[in-house]
Amino acid sequence: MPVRRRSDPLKEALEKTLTAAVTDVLLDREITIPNVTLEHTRDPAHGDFTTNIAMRLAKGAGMPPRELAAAVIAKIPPDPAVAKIDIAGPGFINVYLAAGQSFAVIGEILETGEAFGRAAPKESPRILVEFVSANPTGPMHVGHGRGAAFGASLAALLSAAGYPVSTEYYVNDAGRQMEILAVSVLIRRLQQVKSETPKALPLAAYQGEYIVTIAESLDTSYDGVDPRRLYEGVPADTDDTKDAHIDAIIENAQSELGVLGFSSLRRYALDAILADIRIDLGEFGVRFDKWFSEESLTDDGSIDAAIERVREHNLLYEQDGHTWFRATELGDEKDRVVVRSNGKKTYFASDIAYHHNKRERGFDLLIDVWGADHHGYIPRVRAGLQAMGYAPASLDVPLIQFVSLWKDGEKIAMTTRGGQFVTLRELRSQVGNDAARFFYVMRSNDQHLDFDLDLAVSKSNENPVFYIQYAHARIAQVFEKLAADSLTFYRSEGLANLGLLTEEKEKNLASVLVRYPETIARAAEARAPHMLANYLRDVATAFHSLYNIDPKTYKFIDDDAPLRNARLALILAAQQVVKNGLAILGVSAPERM
RNA sequence: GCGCCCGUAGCUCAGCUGGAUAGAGUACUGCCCUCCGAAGGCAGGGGUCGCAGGUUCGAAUCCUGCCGGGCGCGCCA
Repeated sequence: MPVRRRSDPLKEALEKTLTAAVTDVLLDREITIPNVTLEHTRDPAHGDFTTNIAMRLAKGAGMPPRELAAAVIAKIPPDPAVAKIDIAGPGFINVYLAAGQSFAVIGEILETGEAFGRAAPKESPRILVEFVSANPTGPMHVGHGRGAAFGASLAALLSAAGYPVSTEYYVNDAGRQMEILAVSVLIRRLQQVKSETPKALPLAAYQGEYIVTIAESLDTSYDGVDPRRLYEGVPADTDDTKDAHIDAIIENAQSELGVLGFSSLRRYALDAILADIRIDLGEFGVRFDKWFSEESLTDDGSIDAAIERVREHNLLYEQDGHTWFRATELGDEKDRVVVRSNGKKTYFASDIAYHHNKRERGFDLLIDVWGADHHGYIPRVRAGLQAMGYAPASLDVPLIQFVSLWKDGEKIAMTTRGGQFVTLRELRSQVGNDAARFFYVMRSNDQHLDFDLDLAVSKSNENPVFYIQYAHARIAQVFEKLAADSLTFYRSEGLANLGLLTEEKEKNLASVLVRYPETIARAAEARAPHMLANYLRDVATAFHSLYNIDPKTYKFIDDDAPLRNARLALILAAQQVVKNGLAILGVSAPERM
């Protein structure tokens, strides 16, 4: 069991000291004094830690910020770990640590290893991240890929931040789309075995090649269907009547195959597509704790139970034969139908039941990762949760904006029309899993993503995945060279001599590494894996820059053993951080490239 | 019409929830291999942070109103 990272004891001690000093200065003022929190500076010229407390309290204290800061600093007892504390700019209090102190993080990284950056486990909130949840009517495409990469990275990030987290894929295996899928497969099958079958597929049917493949794998039990019976009394297939057209075919298919026969065909097609999705996502490094069937909600009475629960809260009414949910009472723009006059429940009814079910399973915070085109759906689902007595804040919905693929400086047209779209599988085979995972999350989720295929496969610093992985590999190569020179790295000697690290670029690298735990925490809170991606680039930059100091004056494998081990400790720590961060993003950390 | 997201360097984007001189990559210009990998590094030029008001010690960040772009507004799933 790896040692868990303890919080930074030096920083905490300094915060306590500062809080005491501020309290001391402002004792007679009638203002509440918050606990002082220190931040790592962005610019090393501003020292190691900084706080804006003097500016925030200046007004209440009736003192100019710089004067207040000076009074606070005067109250701080000397500390051997602190070189100096001064006032800068409009009133920042900057803390400069004593030489060597900023390298203390190296020992911690090497001791905790893979656990470095991981927060102590929290009990709550228990989080369920639901993502992808693409309709099982065809293969995953590049848009789904972004949701998959984002959701998987977010779940890993939340877990690293200490939260108990589960992942789930909601399988929309109920409703008319499954019936359309079934007849699409049936028609393809009949085309394969019966020449009199019409060659044109219904407009509303699924058109992709994968349907043909599934049809080919079908056993012969559906081959007895007479194509003429299938199309008997069916309205013409035009843009206006395509829905009626396919509905009539579905009805005919059901009477030809019987309820059970049709149902097993439907099941077969669904399973084939789901299996494909699982394999695809599995290869992409995306795994789910649970695949939740929408249909199961109908089967086990969950939908009726959820509707009853809403009814008990007096939020249902009947009108025009439909049963409506009073969503407007809870902030939605219009009321929503949950049960149609024909007795069928809407998709929304399933969703209310599903989210109720999630809460019943003990999850306190539900994170649904959705495509941005579904944003209008958020208020009603949230209203649904409220209607069942849950806080609206228990649902958090990060929206994933669209992806455009670029090649040779041009945007690749993507359309689902006619089943022609770029699949996730094609993308992965072109650029590899690592580049795909990284590129998908390197931009903020609410930013449209331009995915540059040429860049993703290029092996240069233009390519951020490559650049980061290369830093990891380069460090591995240093240690291979060390072994080739018949030398050994002695960690304890390295850690004992961190004071020998005097290069500006060494200090710079350490100051980036020390920010890793807070980067994890912040990125998790902001639901923003891209913050981690950007951070890792910073680590790589700091390392590559150090690496490129003129070897005449600077080498990792120095002849002087204490110095050599100190430097090796530093870069080994950097390698560990890169590895830990990449693992969260689902990207490999190769030893050589 | 209403709602959500976006608008920052020529291009693609960060900007840590209100802080210090707005940063990366790319492109452009010029440098650095007798070397642990130059698949890298260093330096330079390049900005009315869409526009106009407001809030305050302080605004790219918060509020209001405009202007652009994307998406969505079913008894579909």
